[in-house]
Amino acid sequence: MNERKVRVRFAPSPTGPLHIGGVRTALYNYLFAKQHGGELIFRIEDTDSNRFVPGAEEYILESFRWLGIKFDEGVTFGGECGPYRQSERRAIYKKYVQQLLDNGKAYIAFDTPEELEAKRAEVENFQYDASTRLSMRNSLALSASEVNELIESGHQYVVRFKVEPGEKVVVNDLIRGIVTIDSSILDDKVLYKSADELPTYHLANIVDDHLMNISHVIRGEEWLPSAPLHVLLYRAFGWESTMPQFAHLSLLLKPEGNGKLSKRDGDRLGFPVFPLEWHDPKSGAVSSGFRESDYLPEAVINFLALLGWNPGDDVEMMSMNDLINKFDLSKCSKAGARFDYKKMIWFNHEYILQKNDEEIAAIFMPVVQSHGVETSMEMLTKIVSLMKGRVNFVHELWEACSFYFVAPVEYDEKTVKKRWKEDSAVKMAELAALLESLDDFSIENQDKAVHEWIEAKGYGMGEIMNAFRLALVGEGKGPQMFDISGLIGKEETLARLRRAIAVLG
RNA sequence: GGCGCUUUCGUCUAGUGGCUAGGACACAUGCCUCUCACGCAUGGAACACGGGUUCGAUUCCCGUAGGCGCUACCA
Repeated sequence: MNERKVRVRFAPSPTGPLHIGGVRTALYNYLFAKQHGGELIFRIEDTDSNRFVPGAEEYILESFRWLGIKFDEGVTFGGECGPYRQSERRAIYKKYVQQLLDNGKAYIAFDTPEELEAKRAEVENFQYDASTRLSMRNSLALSASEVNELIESGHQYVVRFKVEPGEKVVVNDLIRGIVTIDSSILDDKVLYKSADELPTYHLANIVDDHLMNISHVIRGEEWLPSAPLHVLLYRAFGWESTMPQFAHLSLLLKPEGNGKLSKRDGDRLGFPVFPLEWHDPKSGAVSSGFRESDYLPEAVINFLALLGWNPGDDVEMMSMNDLINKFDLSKCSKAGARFDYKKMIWFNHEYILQKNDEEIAAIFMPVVQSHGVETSMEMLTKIVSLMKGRVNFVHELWEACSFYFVAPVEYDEKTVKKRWKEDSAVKMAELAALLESLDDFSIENQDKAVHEWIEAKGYGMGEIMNAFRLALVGEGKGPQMFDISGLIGKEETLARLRRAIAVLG
């Protein structure tokens, strides 16, 4: 059993954008597969034709491409166990449903959704199970000829799993240990619908995981209550000896308040809950994505990996390879984790710091261009090296350093009041004359010359530099002064100095 | 309601039958300094509660409470 080749799957429904919790589930599957030299399969669970959303599948695939989670097999990746889209596997499910029917493990039921609804309204806590099934319209309660008649006259039906009551069903979960439930609380789940000739999740899931040789099912905690049902299904098919091992992950919770993380939390608190921006084809509504919000994929991965799992040491910055090496299902936490978006922002900051200046400059270049500024990569890289530590997102770099490209039009009132004294104009004129006289405008030389001048004149360092800063930047921010003047050059520096003298007097 | 899962600083978490209960984010203060940041340093901050078991429980057991999930011809 332990010798089994690791094969895991991520199997979303194409019903909309991929939720960030789903991303984490996929990530854990990926880490687990890679660590064990196994395979990750991408399956599409589109058995509910009503909920199908065009574009969702492509969106999901694009999300993983951006995040660097790679699949070995599945929809668009190929493989031996295809097709990997459940809507294309009708014939397969049909065959296995028939097997269950033939073995008496399942039965046909004709109760319409309306009838069931009426029943639920009538009987409190009605459940379709061993205690009620004989009073319903199904192949257990009706005669064989009645059943045939109904089918032949075109009545739609479903196939239900016949759950035997009074049995203790045990699930050995890799994260939670032994979980036991009494089969009496399970209802006779619908496995198959004649209307669209498609199975429901439960049947398709078991058949596919079996046929695709899945060794471990790593999924969200919302599936834990139906895990015993799945065990029973494996048993009914006679597949218990190759049944995958289960691991149910805790859920992602709202940053504050009660409940699990939702799209609304993101809107309210200002962070995305989807990997990529999503344009809803029906409503036209746009939901923000991590990619478009300027998060680095490495930061998203690192943050998500640590939300519900911890290697047990104090190291927090981990690359995908580090994660693959360290990941351990048994160290996954059992309780839900609140989505701490402030920490994710910190991760983004750290990854900006970690990446080299050229990489950040390349990401920043389009932002600069969008402001109508043309500059060289060389110049931008220098600026980035001075400024990148100050921001959490690359786009914030523009706000932090636009003065390198655009001369101040106005001078910040408060800064003027504080930094521009009566004699500032005179001193700045002296400074301008000094700088103009320099043949060598290098940062080092300016620094040397200006310091000597300040000392010789007995001026204060602060009064000169702050006024100088106001002239070049327009407000009181930015790196060391000569890192500004040196980069914008002599001509521009003098022009800004003279304009400030003229305007501020 | 029923069933299941779960509970360490505000948040993510480490950890142990005896520890000053560790780290990170956030927060506060200080340092650095030509400004604003970054950075660095320091600080406050937790074992849900009640019973057991034990010489001793945050750790093991039981219960209570809170939280989360499921309870569809959705996944």
